[in-house]
Amino acid sequence: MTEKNDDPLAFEVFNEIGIINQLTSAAFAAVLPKGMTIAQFTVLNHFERLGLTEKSPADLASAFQITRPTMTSTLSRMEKSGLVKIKADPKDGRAKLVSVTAKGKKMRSDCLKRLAEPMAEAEAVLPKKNMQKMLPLLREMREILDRLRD
Amino acid sequence: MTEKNDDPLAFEVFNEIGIINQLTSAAFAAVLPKGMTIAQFTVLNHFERLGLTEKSPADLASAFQITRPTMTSTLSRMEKSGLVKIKADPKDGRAKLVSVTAKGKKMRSDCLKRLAEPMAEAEAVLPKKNMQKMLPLLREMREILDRLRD
DNA sequence: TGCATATAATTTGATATCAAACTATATAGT
DNA sequence: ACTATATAGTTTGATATCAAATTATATGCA
Repeated sequence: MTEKNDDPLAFEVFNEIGIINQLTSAAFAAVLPKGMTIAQFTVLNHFERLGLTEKSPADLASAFQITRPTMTSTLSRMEKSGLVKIKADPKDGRAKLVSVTAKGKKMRSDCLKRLAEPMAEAEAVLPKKNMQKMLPLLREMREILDRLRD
Repeated sequence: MTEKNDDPLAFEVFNEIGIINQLTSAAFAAVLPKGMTIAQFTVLNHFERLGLTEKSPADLASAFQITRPTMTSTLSRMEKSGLVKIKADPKDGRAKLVSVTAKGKKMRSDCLKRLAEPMAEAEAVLPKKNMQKMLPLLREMREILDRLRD
């Protein structure tokens, strides 16, 4: 190894996580339909996974730990391409309500199909034992960091 | 839990990794000096950690697993703000050589000082045992994914 | 009622990132 | 030597992301 090893343990962990995130994001983004992005897929998937019908942009931003301006911008593009519908919240004059259109639902399932291949490839090469050991550790870590934000 | 759990194991793992990456990146970015970014700090840190003097943009891009256009753009900003020097490679007419200036070295150590606080906070709340278990698993995973790219 | 504060969404301006296309130089094969 | 291919760097145009500032609506408190 060429690297010095005097870094805090957490730094090394964050560093590995950053690189893995970059590699996987790039691989997944590459198979999405032209114009689609991971951020947009994530929104569509969120609705389906949780069986949601309507949600405010602020709630979505908070669910993904991104800022509201970021969500505004992503939702604008999704609305423009017909993946979601956005209406005013009748109960709160400041708020809006987002819902997924039929086109959005179809897009989500298209994406899932395309993601299956790189996902299977990853599953094939990554030792299952490692994944099983890692998942609970990552979950706990994520929950702790999450609470740190409040 | 409100989520369905029929996702592939690897998908869950990548999802957790993505969220952790977002949370930690945001926290670290927040303490950097005005105008500095994690990407730029990473470049400065790379030179110091490995004791490098000169390196080509392509090598740097490959070290961080980012594309060459991305590195071009980051290095341009760093050159403009005086953190690095960029010269033509005398041995290869296509290539360039990047080196860190005195200002860049000072910036790197400033950043390290500022990063110490959130890092210590993270170390304090994250169970050390978990980190120790996770690090080798993450390293192995990263290496496997890395090889998949070639 | 009215003002102060909080929250929702947006706008602006910045960086990081990518893919695709382009220019220039190097290398290899005939 | 020539041509084909590969590699280094850049440019262009797009999305995601953030912080800071702005606008509009809610809520709380006096």
